[in-house]
Amino acid sequence: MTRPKTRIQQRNSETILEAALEVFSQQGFRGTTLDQIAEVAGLSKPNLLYYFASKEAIHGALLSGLLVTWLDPLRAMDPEGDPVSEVLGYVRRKLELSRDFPRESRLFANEMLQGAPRIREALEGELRDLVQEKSDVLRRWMDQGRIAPVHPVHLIFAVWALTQHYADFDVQVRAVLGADGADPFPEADRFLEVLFRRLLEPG
Amino acid sequence: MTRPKTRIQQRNSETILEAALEVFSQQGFRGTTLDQIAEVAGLSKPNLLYYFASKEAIHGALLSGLLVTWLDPLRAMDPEGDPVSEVLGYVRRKLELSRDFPRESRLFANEMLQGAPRIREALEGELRDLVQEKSDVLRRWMDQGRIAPVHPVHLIFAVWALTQHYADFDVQVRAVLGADGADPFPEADRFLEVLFRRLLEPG
DNA sequence: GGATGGTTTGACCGGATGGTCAGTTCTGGA
DNA sequence: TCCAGAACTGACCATCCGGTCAAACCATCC
Repeated sequence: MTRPKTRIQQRNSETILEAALEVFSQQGFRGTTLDQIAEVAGLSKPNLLYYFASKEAIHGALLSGLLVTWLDPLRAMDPEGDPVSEVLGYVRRKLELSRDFPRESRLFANEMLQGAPRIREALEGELRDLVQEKSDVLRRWMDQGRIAPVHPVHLIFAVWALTQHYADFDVQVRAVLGADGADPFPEADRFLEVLFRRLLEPG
Repeated sequence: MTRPKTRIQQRNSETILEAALEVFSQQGFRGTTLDQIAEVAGLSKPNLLYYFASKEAIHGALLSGLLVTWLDPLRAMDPEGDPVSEVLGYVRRKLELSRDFPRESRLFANEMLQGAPRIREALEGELRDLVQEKSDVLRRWMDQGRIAPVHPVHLIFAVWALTQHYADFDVQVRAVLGADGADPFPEADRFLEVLFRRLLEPG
């Protein structure tokens, strides 16, 4: 966990993490081999282990910090802002994460499918707390009649599910849309805005 | 792919598939070992391979047929029925699948995360065709003003995303809801009904 | 140029893994 | 009861895997 000192360490650590993200996000922890990572990184296996103590350490380095990045858009939802705009902004930012960091999303999904053995604590602590805090904000907005009433926690689940789907199930999305619609994200953005507007706009 | 003949074959094949589903759905294909499956099944590893030619064959047996089961609720959406009820019925049936067959959902999710190497053809054929057919139905309903206009394919994606989330991200859902809310599904059911009603009910 | 310390690697190890096989045990029908 | 075929198993094999290590390489500063 010590910071990289030299330029070479900096560069190679990044190369390794980049390669590891590629493989872990597709094959999961157990399905990934150090040889695969080494090949993608263009480094030898012993060299990988010169920079990271173990396979577990590489995986851990990727996971730690991911949750923070992942929750930033939710954290940015402003209790003082306009309710509908705030939620729509959250949805848009989350969708941008799916578009720009699909591998990170899949890494996270893999961890979930395995029962989150390595981040369960964070889920029950950090994540739970933030969701509670923000769902209180949502509830207040509902009580004030500024957005339509709905279960606030499940509303947040809906944002997660709808946005992450475009990263995690990318193959399926593209297979269904066919070759014609190259990039699903612009349309997804429009669709999600309509969905959450109709769900939340009062009256 | 031959049908089991004797009672013992029937029973043991089922035991193996049941055990394999348990492990594959959590660890993915590469992350799963025959020894793990054998232990869960209570059978010896060579005995597994007496019933299935290979690890690949077990996995294949699970996947084939899964897509069919998975699409049944969509197939059942009746073009002659009441539009809103039909979509809501689809959502409810899909959510029931997530509740009753979460491991199948996770097996499918694992395959998606890996880029669907084993079912890509089915996605681009069978699945794509069905979605096209049903989105035509949805479009017709929208043209007739019987449901509010929205991109029909992304509407179907939304159903998938919102329902599968409760199976695939079960750990997260339960971690956030905490020990108090034992079963998330009743509330999820209510939430999704509200969501799709507001999204689709015209005027 | 030589010394120093960071960087890289081929060779190797012990254990896991998918799969095989010869042989044993069990089962059901005549 | 006996037997043919089904069901099962211990022992084994080749390969893969995470990780180690001694030695080699290389960049930098004196």
